[in-house]
Amino acid sequence: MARKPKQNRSQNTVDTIVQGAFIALSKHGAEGATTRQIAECAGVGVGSIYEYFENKEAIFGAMGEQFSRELVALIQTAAPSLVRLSLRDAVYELIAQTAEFLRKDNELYLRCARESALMEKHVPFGQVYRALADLFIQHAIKHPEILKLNNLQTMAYIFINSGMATMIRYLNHPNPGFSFDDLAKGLADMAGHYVEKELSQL
Amino acid sequence: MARKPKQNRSQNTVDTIVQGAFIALSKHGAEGATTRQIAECAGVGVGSIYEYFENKEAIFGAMGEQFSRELVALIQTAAPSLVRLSLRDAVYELIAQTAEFLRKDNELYLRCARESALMEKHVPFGQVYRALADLFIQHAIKHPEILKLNNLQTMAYIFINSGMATMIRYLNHPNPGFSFDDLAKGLADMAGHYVEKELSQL
DNA sequence: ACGTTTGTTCGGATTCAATTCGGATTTTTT
DNA sequence: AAAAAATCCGAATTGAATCCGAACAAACGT
Repeated sequence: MARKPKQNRSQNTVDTIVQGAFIALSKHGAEGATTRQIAECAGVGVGSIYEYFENKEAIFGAMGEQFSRELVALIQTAAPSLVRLSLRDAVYELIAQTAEFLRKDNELYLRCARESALMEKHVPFGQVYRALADLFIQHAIKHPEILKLNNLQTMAYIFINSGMATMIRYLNHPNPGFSFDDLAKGLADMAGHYVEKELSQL
Repeated sequence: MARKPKQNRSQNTVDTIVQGAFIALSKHGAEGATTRQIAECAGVGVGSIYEYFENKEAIFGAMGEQFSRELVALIQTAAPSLVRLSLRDAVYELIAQTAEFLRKDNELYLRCARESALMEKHVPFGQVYRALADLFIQHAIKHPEILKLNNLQTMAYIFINSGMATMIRYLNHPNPGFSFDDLAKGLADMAGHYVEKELSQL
């Protein structure tokens, strides 16, 4: 009945279960994500799951939290060096690093993201968007000319959403017509050109 | 066991079930989309569902098909007039019409799209992207300067994905900082500026 | 018009995964 | 080391998805 873990070993069990859920999902797809499979991958009994999770949804929630937390950490770690680059280069670099993140651990996260029906709902993307928005602002402070744009908020929203969504979609269903790197360059150019064009018109 | 409907009334039942599924999903959310709820909303017995659908997934598949079909039809209908506009205006107009489409029938489709966990997986977006890619090409034929872009395919992919994803996200979680119309203008400008800037560099 | 065959509908019976429960086992406390 | 608390577990329960065979309706041959 969803107690709070008090001892070390139980906190460890919680982590084990979440990790097991990632593995079960990436290995056996959505069908493989039954409570029994998850318990098996985690090496615990089914009952143990319900000691710490209200229900199966809650496990996906915890997975989403972990994913989001790590992605935010990635962004915040990269921020200090990104803000020194041009907008175009910063976007390109950020996309490259995010792709690497999604592919680590034998594409664990990417495989799970592929079951987007299960994951997307549970990832608190809001936190990620907030981290990206912060990064955008920090970047703008170092490049004050960008602050002259009059619809900054809208365009930040568009850049961030476009980048995330397009990247995830490509990684899930690669388009043979062009490479991921082409895509990253295209997104970087799109943001870069927009800003340059808009500024030149002021 | 998923037979093919031979008589008129049974084809009618199929349509009724799909329509019922849309209603059940939009009315009662993901939890309300049980086979019994769907059957009730459709006004048929539960068993009837399995005469024409392999399983519940298949219903969602049919919903996705219908959604995709209508959206493609919308695009193709709008195409002749869109190709005569500038790229910027065409993007803006297309987004406006798509939003209207999503909102018709008391937001039936939008409500369902909100349960994206269920829908997204089953909408054959490939068909929509193909229709949009066609539109893009037709537009380019009328505006041949665009054909000079060297990474046309990549940029079309980016424009299309960015637009769709950003629009759906905004409609689902409107951002109070700016209006939908601001968003549409932003997306239109993004595509427009990119093309102008890129062309001016050649 | 009527019996036969084929198509359709239905809701109770079955199956299978999620969740519960009560006791076994391990750790902490006294 | 005994008692208490925390943790772990898997057999039993529950409820939704799916199956199935009887009942009903349409089409068809005579």
